[in-house]
Amino acid sequence: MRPPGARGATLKDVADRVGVHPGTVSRALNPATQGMVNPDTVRKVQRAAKELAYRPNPMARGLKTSRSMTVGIIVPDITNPLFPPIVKGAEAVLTEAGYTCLIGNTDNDIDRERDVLEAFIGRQVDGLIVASAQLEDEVLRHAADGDRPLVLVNRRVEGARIPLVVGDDAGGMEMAVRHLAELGHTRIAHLAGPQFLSTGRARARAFRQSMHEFGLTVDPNLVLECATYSVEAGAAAAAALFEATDAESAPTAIACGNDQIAIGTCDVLRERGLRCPQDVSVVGYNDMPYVDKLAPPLTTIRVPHALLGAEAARIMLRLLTGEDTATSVISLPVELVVRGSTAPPR
Amino acid sequence: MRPPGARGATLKDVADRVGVHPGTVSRALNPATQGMVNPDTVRKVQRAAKELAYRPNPMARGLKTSRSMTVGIIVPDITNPLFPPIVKGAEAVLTEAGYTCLIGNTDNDIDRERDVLEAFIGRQVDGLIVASAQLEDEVLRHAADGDRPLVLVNRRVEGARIPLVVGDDAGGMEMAVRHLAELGHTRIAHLAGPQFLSTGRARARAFRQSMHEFGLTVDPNLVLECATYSVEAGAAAAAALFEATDAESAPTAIACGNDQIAIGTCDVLRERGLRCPQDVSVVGYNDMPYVDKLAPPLTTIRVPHALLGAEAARIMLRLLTGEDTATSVISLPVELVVRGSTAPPR
DNA sequence: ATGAAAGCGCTAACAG
DNA sequence: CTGTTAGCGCTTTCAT
Repeated sequence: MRPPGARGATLKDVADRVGVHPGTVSRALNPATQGMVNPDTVRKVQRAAKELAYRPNPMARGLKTSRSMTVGIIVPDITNPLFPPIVKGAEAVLTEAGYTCLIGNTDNDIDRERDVLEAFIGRQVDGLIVASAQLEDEVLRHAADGDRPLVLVNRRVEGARIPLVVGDDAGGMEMAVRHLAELGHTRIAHLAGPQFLSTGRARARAFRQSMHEFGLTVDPNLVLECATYSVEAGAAAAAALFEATDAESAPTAIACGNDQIAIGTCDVLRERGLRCPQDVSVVGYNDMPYVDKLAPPLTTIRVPHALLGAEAARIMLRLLTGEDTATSVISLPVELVVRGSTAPPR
Repeated sequence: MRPPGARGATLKDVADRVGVHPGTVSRALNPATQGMVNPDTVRKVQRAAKELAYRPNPMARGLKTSRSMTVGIIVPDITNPLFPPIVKGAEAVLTEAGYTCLIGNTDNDIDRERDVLEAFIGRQVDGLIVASAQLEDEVLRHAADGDRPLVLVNRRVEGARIPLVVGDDAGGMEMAVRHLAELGHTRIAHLAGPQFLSTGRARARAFRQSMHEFGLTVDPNLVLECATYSVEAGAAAAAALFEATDAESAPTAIACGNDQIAIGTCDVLRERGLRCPQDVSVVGYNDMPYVDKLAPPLTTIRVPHALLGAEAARIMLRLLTGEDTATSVISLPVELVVRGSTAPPR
């Protein structure tokens, strides 16, 4: 009789049943070494393994091989609709390859990021996929020096050579500005995301650049940074924007750093008796779920988040198998989705 | 010089540095056994451990103790806004207690549920928190017989004694119906969630019961089941509802099985030229993020999802430490949030 | 082609 | 209070 804590059959159990040595069973069951054992034995071993519902103990294996077959995925906040698709995309390809994923939240706090990172490293994860990077991220810069593969997704770190998968922020913002310019807007505002995040910075830069490109001038009073990527911060910035402008100088269109900021902006518009899109057009960024159900449905830039996650995972896999030595940087195309929140100026 | 795969200092490294036996170091570092070692030695060991940045190898420890200090969390779809708060709530509690979480998606597919479950059990998780349960869930009924703690969250399984944390579905639906009844509605429809899920079933049952309670009759033509908890299925059911009724028998209010169904319903209303809430009131369920931004803002039942996750994790912890032997069933109170999608009938 | 044996890093039972 | 020892389940080198 097994002790109560018994977790299942071991290699030895299988060996006993077939009447061979545990080492042989190990070889027979491992596809890589299966060639060095008698096909007959292999079959018998496989049958016995199935009968006993043998499952290799990953801890024993990991202890021996010093690989855990786990990958840590670190996100700022799984509750932000942006990140679940990234996680899901990454998890799908990693699971397929036999890896299990650990998920950690940092709440955008760099101290918690370090804690999660250390916990995962303590857990012996084989690699790390990080979506919570800040532009100045010593924690990650340091982690990148370790011997453990690190892949960034969605956000980048300044001055570190780390493999990376992002959406094309510059291209996306250019589409947004072009769309507004083509509608005939000239006084276009930008409510930027936090400038300590690469997405916030890249989109803000792209905004200015695109404005020039389309022959429009950037009014400094019409470019504000939001403290966070939230509805509240977006509303606060939008309110400040209208406080600082009069009827003459007020924008007729606003390109927002992300969808939450756009939602906050629409709230403020409503409060102030301005109609969207008739009085002010608004463009979001990300195409979060259900922003097509808002009133008006939000025009936004669609980022293929699940793909981002999947690509990051593929890079991770290549890093893990040593196939890939170069530091890949992948920028995935984004897409303008025109809905009801944008229209020509009056 | 360390081999390239070196993951850090071992117990032996620390022991060598202090000049004691590895066993002593183990005792000195483990709070539970720390009492049996000379305080002086403890201090020296701790210092050495810190200097060498010693981190216990969880695989070695797990191999020995046959506990992995991991808990698997299984959700239908992390991409559904309902589940991230549950995961986050559970993770916070579990992480605090030194556990690490594995997250798995089932896509509401019972075969994938089994796969994930097996993968997690293969991973030697110490316990499982499952949010993807179906009413007839052989996989889980079977898993519950194992020696590994299992806690259900949000959804239950029929006829299995498994610890459980759910929102008060009966109470929530009663609030919804009462709200509509008090507004003066009498022809109230219910677009139910899938009846193979406990939430769908419980809310449908509560709908009928509450209707009787408030002296209203349930028109069988006004109760339809949605194939899934999605916008599309909700829209399909809503369309069917209006196809099957005429101006006389059409509902003036609809209690929906969840928010997605409510969103689909509102879409159909709009298509048919019916205004919400003037012509038809709509109540959702769950209070997903941003449903307060819809037009009209959705009246709904708020379920404390993060709390659900946290409670489930607390039960898990008690099960894991053996403190708790009873099969707890916790039903958490929900709350009616009245917004713009409900009004008196005309 | 297979058996034997060592050892991954840790804990725990037993000695001293 | 501390050292010794055995062994968790597996992989892998070395014999045979």
